[in-house]
Amino acid sequence: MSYHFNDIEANWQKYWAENQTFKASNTSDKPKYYVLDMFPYPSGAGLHVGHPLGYIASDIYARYKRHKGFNVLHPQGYDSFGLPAEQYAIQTGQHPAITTDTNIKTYRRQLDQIGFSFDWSREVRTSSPEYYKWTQWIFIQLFESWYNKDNNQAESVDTLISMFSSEGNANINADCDDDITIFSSEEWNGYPSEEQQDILLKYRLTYLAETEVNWCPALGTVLANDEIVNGVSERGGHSVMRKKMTQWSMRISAYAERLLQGLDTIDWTDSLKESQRNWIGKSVGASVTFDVNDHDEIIDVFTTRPDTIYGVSFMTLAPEHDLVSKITTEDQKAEVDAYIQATAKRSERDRMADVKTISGAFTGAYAEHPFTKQSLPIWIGDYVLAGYGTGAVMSVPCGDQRDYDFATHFNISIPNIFEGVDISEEAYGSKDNVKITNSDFLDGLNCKKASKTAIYELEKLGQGEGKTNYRLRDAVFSRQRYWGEPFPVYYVNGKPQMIAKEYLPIRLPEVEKYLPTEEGEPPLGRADVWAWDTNTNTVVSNDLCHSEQSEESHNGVYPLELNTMPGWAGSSWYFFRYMEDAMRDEAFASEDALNYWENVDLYIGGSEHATGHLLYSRFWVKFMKDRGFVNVEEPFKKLINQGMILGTSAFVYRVNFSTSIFGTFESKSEEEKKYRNEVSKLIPSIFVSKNFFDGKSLLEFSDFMKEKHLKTYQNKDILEKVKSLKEKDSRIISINTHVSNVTDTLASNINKINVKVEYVNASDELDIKGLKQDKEFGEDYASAIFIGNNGEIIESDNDVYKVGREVEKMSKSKYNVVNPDQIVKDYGADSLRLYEMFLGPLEQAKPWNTSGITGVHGFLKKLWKLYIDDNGLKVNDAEPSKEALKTLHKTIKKVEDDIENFSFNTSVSTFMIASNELTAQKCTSKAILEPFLVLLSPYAPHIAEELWSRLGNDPSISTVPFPKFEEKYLVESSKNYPISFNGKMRFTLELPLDMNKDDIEKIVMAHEKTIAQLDGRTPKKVIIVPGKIVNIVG
RNA sequence: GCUGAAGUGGUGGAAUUGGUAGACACGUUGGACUUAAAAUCCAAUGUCCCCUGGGACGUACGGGUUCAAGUCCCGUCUUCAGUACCA
Repeated sequence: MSYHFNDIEANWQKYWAENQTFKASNTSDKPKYYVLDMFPYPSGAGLHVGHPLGYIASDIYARYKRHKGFNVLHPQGYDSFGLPAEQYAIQTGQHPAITTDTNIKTYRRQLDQIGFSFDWSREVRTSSPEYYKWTQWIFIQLFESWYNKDNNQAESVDTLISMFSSEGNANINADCDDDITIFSSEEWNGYPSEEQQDILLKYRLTYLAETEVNWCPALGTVLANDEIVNGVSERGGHSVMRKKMTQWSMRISAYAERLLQGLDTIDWTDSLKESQRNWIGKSVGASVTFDVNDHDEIIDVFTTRPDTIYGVSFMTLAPEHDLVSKITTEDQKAEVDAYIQATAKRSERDRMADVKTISGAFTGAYAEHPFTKQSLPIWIGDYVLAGYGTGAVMSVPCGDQRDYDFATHFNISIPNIFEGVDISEEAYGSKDNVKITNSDFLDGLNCKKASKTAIYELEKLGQGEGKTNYRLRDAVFSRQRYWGEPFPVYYVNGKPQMIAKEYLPIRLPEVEKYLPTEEGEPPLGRADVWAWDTNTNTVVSNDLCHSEQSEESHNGVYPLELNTMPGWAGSSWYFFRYMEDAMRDEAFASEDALNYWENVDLYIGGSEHATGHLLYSRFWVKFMKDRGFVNVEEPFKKLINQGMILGTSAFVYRVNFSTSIFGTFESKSEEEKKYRNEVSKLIPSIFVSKNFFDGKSLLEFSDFMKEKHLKTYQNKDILEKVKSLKEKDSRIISINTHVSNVTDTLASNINKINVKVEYVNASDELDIKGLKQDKEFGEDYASAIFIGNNGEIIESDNDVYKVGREVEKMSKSKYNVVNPDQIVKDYGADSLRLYEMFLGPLEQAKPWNTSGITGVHGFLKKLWKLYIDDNGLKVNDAEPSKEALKTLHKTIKKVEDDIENFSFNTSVSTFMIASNELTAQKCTSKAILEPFLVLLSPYAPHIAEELWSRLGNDPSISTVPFPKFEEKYLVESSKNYPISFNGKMRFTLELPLDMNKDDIEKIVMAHEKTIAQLDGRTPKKVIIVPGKIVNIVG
């Protein structure tokens, strides 16, 4: 009887499903444990071997906890709203719901065949109306809340309204928009309803406001800060620009301090906490007010260095700052306008790529120094960001390098206020070991004291105060997309109104196309039935609603919101929905369920969500706690990031190196050849026709390369590496020092440019996509690629390329994806599970190498043979041997420790060692082999269940108690002592463990090998650590 | 630049408090079985040197502490990830 894993695995998966083995109960005497995976977005490509890594780890932990007597909740679901399904819908006209459904079926099939112990009865899908009803409900709650800074929590807007009408807003300490004016209760009560609504909007935790947003024209939507990576959209890599738009926002900034403090209470990795701390970006300093000369205006700035107030020699405003137009003088107007226009044209990416160029313009206006009353010129410069602080800075060139560079460039004075510090070369940014000078009342103080004193004096003048600033911005919550949660919002005279809870969910309407309308409205603008009838409280046809109708003739029918919610809306609270039946309609989860499960004990997922999902969920949970909807302050107690499984991509290097951007080398010294060779490796090539390249910017070119799945390295990698080479040898490349230079060089001097080509079909590594294998040079070589005048890819047999391998992120676009289906078919789910764990530490990124799976598969086959051979079951009731008991108990201890420490890779090798030992011992004892199956079952549940039942036990093994470790079986009577000389181990000696130091020394010193080692010398010292080591120093 | 993590054989990776570096696998080589292959089993496998048995060197590099350092301390380099005109 051999190991037929396919049949065994299918049988047990069927058994688990039919018997609902892993269904969690909300009532139990056992302690609870909640293990959660970050739920997947069901993409069309299905799972690759990287996806299940975290699921396998959490599954092992969940199964282990069941063996340990916990009531385990281990659910799974789908984050099923999102861009890819919508993009696919735009291209094919297929409804995203259908695509999503198909993809979910694929995911489910793939997940099921790996044997996870998920409780599928609690499955959630963020795109199902039963689910997003509650996402909408939470949105309404946010709208109905404001943040009270006095008691540091969110409260109902009703309390705000009653305070307004009884005492006005003068004493209210709220987190709200900056431009709130003070009003009395009489004034409030006298305001028309619409004005009251406008005021309340400035206090609500989700609010509609015109803000500067990241607009992505290619995607046709706005993006949140965390959806932008390196100045381009995270999805698709499209360019992003700043634009003012009226959008829904979430007042997450109100929670900045609590989000920061909360990090100390949770068990997450330091790096992840650090990312969140950076993202929140707390800085302590002061706000200072400067009067503008000859104007009524003031400039507010934020500074972390109030101690340097006497070092201020000018002011700088962001080009977008409101004041700029008001204070610019006639003479300077032309220059300032030109500068503003120039900066507005630059994309975020350009601005980021080029931080070294100093630019700015003088407004002609002056501000007054609060203490010296000196006139300070007011400049604008794009190194000051409109989005941070107040969009204005007090420039202290002696203390800040950016101010220093700006002052040097525009010839502004650089007063020095640091005692004994030389600032002729650069600014002195440090706060340490320096005293302030030339600063009147601050003279002689250190920076810390000077800061406090300066703030005190500013407060006396009424021109400043201590202030804490956060980098964390309010999160834009509107998306101009179809496939997301609709807002439960309609508009009366342009003022947003919430739809009452009992009419939720507001279902996503049907549209005939998933694109924006011709008028530029979001896709929901195409829906025919998308207006709110306040008489019937239903969604009705748009025909009944005419926005141009007067207030009297609207008939109670109003337009509905056209935006949808962003991807993170649904994922910010889904962990609560799992707490009971996901179809429940009376509440998002019952109070009992919330009280019982509390929050997630163990959360496993990728670190790419550090500043998105993981921050937003924490924000929503804190809000829900404030309003009494849940009773926990943090969603995830412990969090582990699984590392990425990397794929191996193949690419080609150019071998013969004829024409190059480096010009021709006349002499061919070995030295030069070496460098050329090195350079050619750095910049392996494909050839691009000059005609094709002409007129294209580097950016456009790189977009083209991306489209063709070719990777360019010009910008950063190549240039930096080339630069380092240049430093080694000046003959190399006097051409390439700046990006612009390369562009020029490429465009004018040559008709070939060198870039790296990669991506071939990794499923058949040697069948290089688009390339022919070169016969002469063997299979590791391939012919060249040309890119023709029209961007077509042409093969050539003139040049020869070496095929290389590089390990990188697994992705469909890189042709390096390994599908788990094939692995499961060939080796079985248990092999896949063991192998993914065996690859290395969970948190670490590691390359996938399919050939290694034979190792764990071989282990399972050997294990099978330990229990069953051609004659059937080998296991009997024989007394276990001492060695077998030792093997078992040392394995129990190691596996238990490993699981508790999430060190799954080392337990797999422990199983192998145990299995090898038991085989060598010819162990057939049930007393050993039966508990061994329980140890293995979290890792390889199918084979464990099968052998468990073949041993005559009732299924399922999944709730059998974990074997108890007993120290007594490991007690040894002797120790194989390593005998070292000067710390180097020379030989070993078996000695009884209870032997004392003196006896050990006598025996060791008398040993012939010791005498040989010492060669007549007398040792200076003999170190003996009983039970550990003997070291002879001589 | 800043923050975080990490550098160990041909490869993935082990090594509990400082105590026998390289567990467990992959790969490679040799052998057994076989007409042959697959599968399976056995042996060897850090590098170098005399090759019976040993010896020297070895955990990115340079120092230090210690009887003893992959592990602790100081400095340097490299890689990966995140982040960045954040005032």
